Amino acid sequence: MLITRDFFTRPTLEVAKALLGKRLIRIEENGTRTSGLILETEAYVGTDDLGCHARSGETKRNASMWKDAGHAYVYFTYGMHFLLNVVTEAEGFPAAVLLRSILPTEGIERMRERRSGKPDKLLTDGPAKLCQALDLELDFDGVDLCGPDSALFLEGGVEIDPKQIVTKPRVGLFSVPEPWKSINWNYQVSPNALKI
DNA sequence: AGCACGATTAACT
DNA sequence: GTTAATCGTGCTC
Repeated sequence: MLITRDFFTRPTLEVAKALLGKRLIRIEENGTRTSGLILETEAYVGTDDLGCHARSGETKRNASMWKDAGHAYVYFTYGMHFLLNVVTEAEGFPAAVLLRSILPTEGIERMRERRSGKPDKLLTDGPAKLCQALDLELDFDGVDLCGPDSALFLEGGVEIDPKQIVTKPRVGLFSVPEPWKSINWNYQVSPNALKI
């Protein structure tokens, strides 16, 4: 089932938690599918959040954060990496959920190719790694993830017991002032939850 | 115009 | 554990 816009038009922390276990799907022009279950997310909320790119106002780079919920915000960082976010909340309010890790479920061969033969465990266990595995670059910035023909979208995946969700401070915010640096807006599926 | 640094990763000691 | 890679952005001069 395609996840529709109303799912994303909610408080960002709620969406960040609800995205755990959902399926992220990428369909290439030749029809090849690659997908995975979301294991880790992070919330970035508004201009007051000093860890959020929206803190300095709207620019060409971060403009997608102001879009209506359910669009992608993809940006380039560290001179070499792309990171994928899902825009949340009302249009005009800049907020998004960063997808930090997925569990590959489809197209693993294709991911291995794009990740230059890295061990399976390392294919999509980081925000820039999953973008590389799914071939997501700047051309996906601003695309609607809720459209019927989108090359990138989300579906219902597996149910995650709220007890299996671990919260931590967001990663990589070294020079961000408190409380934003330490606030627990990183959400992860406990490693135990998906072991069969 | 110059500079410090980033929502990271991979390679190396 | 440490560090190079690599460049756009935002802040200071």
